[in-house]
This record gives sequence, C-alpha cells and structure tokens, in this order.
Amino acid sequence: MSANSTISHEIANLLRDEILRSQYRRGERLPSERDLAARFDASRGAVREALSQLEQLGLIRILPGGARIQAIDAASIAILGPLMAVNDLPDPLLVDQFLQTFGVLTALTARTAINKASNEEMQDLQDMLERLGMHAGDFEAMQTQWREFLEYLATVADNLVVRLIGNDLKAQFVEQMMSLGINPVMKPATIKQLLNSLKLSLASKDAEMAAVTFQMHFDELRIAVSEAISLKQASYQKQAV
Amino acid sequence: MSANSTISHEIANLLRDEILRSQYRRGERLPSERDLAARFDASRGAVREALSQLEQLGLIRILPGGARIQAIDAASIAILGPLMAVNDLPDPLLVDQFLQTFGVLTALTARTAINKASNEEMQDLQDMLERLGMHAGDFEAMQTQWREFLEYLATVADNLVVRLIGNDLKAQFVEQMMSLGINPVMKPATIKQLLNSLKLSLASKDAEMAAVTFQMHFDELRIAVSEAISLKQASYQKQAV
DNA sequence: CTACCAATTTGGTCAGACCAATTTTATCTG
DNA sequence: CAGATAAAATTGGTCTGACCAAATTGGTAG
Repeated sequence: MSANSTISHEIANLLRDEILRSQYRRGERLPSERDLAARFDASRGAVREALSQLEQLGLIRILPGGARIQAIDAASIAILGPLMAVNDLPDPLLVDQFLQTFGVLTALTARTAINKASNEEMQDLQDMLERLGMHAGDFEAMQTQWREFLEYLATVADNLVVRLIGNDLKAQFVEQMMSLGINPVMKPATIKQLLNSLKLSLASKDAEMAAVTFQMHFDELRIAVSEAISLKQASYQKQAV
Repeated sequence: MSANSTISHEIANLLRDEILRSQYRRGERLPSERDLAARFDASRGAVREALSQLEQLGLIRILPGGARIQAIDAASIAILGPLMAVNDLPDPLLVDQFLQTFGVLTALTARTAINKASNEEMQDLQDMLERLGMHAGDFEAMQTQWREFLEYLATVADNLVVRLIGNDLKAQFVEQMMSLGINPVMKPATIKQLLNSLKLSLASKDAEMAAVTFQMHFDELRIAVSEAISLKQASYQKQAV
C-alpha cells in the first residue's frame, strides 16, 4: 500500500502491525518515546511523528505518563487494510464482513444513483452495461470496466459519506486480494444473470430492483471469495508440508 | 469532540478546519512548515506533528517540495465529524447522507445479529425492547436505552467492519447534533409502531423484517432531522434580524 | 498495610543545525 | 524573445540536546 519512505512512516507501520498482531494488550503502555527512538535507532522527533499517526488511527492514546494501547474496535477503519495484511492470509471472517458491508453500501449507492440520475447519466450507465456484456469472456477487461461502472454509479449517487468509506476500504481491500492472488471465480451464467438484471433495473428505472440485484451479487461474491481463500489456504499448507 | 490540549493538536484542528472550509484549493501548496511555525508561534516539530495527523486524515500529502491539499473525497471518513462542524449548522445534505448510510449499516447489523443470536441473546434483546416500550414517555431514558439496544445488537452481530465505521461516525455525528440542540421529533405513534415491528421480528426471528423495519425507521428519522435542522435554521435567521 | 512524599520517568515543546530533493531564479544560448 | 541550463533559495526529513509540567514509581513514615 503506502510505500511511504520516511523513517517516521516506517516506524508507524512497524508499530501498527505489532499492535494489530496483538503483541500489546489493551491498556498496556507502549515503550517510551525515548526507548522506541533507541530501538529504531531514530530521533525522538521521528518517533513522535509516528506515534502521532497511530493516535490518529485510533490505535493508541498518547498522554503524559505514556502512550497506551486502545481497544481495536475503537480504532479507525483505516486499519482494516493493514489488519487484513498482517497475516499471510487474510482472516476469512473479516473478508466476509467486509464484503457484506461493501454490499449494502453498493446497494445503497445503486439505489440513490438510479433515483437521481438524469436521462443522460442513465443512458451512460446503460451503455456501460452494454459494453460490459460484450466483454463477457475477457476477465481483465471486464474487471476494469466493472470498476468504472461502479465508479460512475458512485459519482451519480454523490453520497460523500459512502464515498469516503469506500475510499478507506476499497483500495486497501482490492489491492490486498489482488496481491495475494485471490481470484474469486464466478460462473459465467451468474454474471450474465447479474448483468441482465441490472439492465432491466436501469431500463425500468427500478432502484429497488438494482439494490436487490447488487445485494445478491455480493452474497455470491462472498461465497466465491470464501472458496478462493480456502483454496489458497490449502495450497499454502501443501507447501508447508 | 477531541478536546486535545496539545499545541500540535490545536494546529492540526485549525488547519483541518481551514482546509474543510475550502480555504485552500485542491493541489495547492500549504505554507511551509517554517512559515506555519512562525504563524502559530510554535516550533517546527509541533507543526510537523500536526501535518502528520492531517496526512493520516487524507487531507494533505506531504512530500519534499511542499505539502499539498488532496481532494476531499480522497480523505478518511474521520473528517466527516469536523466537516459537519465547520459551519454553524451542519449541511443538511450531508446529514441526510449520513443517516442514509447509517440506516443501511444498522439494518445490516440487525439482520446479522438476529441470524446469529443465541437463545439467550435473543431473550436479552426482547427484554430490552420490552423495557423500551415502558419508557415511551421519557425521552431521555428512551434515548439511552435505545442506544444500549443498538449497542447490544452490534455486539451480537460482531461485524468489525461495521463496528469501526460506526465508531468513526456515530460519536461525531450524535455529539454534533446534540451540541447544536437539534432534536428530531418523531410521532409517538411512529415510535410505537417501530417497537412493535421490532418485537414481532425478534419473536419470529425474522431478520429480514427487522432490517426493513430499521430501514423504514431511519427513513423517517431523516425526515424528522431534516425538519429539525430547517427549524433551527429559521430561528438562527430570526436572531440575525 | 496504608498513606504520603520525593525521585524518576514520560510526554510536550523548543531551538538550532545539517542533508537531500525540489522549486525557483538567474543566466546563458540559439 | 523563447527555451534550455545552471545556480541559488526553499522545503521536507532527521538529528541532538535541552527544559518544563504532569504522571508514575519507589521509598518511607505512620
């Protein structure tokens, strides 16, 4: 992800992963800034900048007397990406929860977008869907166009809240899945059905139907991803033996 | 919100609000750390810590040559709270989007919770609902119990992703509404209906029904809040005259 | 064992310095 | 005059060393 090259970022990332790996207990005191500086062979200033970032992430609370670890469920969602990345394989449960959440948000986006789309935007969306159907075979091309479709949907819906949540999650998650080589496989028939259902929703300006369609799509995606992870896990264990 | 008393936090908050108030254009360069230090009569170290926080918020990007403003929709959701607070009154559109988003997430939480609740947890939930019905008159008491109910629902659902999003949003938003004295008024009949519908959902373990109920509740809440804000706005304008 | 006080530790902040990379400015050239 | 080029100024990244106030720790007296 963020290949930030400064020392303070490196320290922040290291400490962040250590915290996420539960190497510190909640409420426990982090080593002092001076100790951390010594450990990382850096200046106190650099350490302080790192801690400042971790505090913004909600992982620690800095106060006179020492920085203390916070409960993970009090953190910012910005830690979800790193949290999925701390282990070789992402926690399947976490991934599932992510997709579930992403599903309802996408459904909301679709609902909103269709409700407020202008005729022109509606036409654009339909055109994009049409093009998507044509590339049914090419996985790469479809992936890209699919993302563009979702992006355009988000633009039309113009819900900043959902948008920001998406920013914090999407990139981190997708990248993580990609880099691990986890490719969920969905039946061509299922995809075709999804596209048809969406086309129908757009043609009839049926926001609810589009929402339900996305919901179903994500439910199936969850299954596919779950299977893909299991598969990957099996191959890892094979390697280990 | 965070009444953090350190200078670096103060600087961060000030700069954050200035950015959110669009006093800088996207891509524009922030004053140099040395200039900012002079302006705030602080040391460069303090300024750097502040900028480090803003970078974590996704508001700026720091790189050799200067810190630059980022597009707002590339920021973290942690800015939503401050974004609602920069003006005297929160942007009604933003509030509406927030409630919409919060609605689908709550619906998801309810669905998940009911699906995976143990018999004991189910009983607890029903008990809580029962108690809620008894306090139908007392707004304060109900508010508190209602929040406890939602909190317990979230605990049962145990979806970390939704949980984290909630953390970033709920406190900020609710506090903001409270501090502005915005009290959405909902008809007692509506509330009664909501409670009954929820009771029914729980009794029959109908997750979908509960989800729909919450969805409807939030739709009505959106209307109520919208009206409350309009009202507040009118009274402000009165004062101004 | 408890309550209280002193010594130590810890975070918060500042000042001044150096480096590498970028940006700006001045200069030269066609 | 325009464009390429080199020099100068600016900027972020980092370090050292210092001081203060608040919190923690340890010892001591009751």
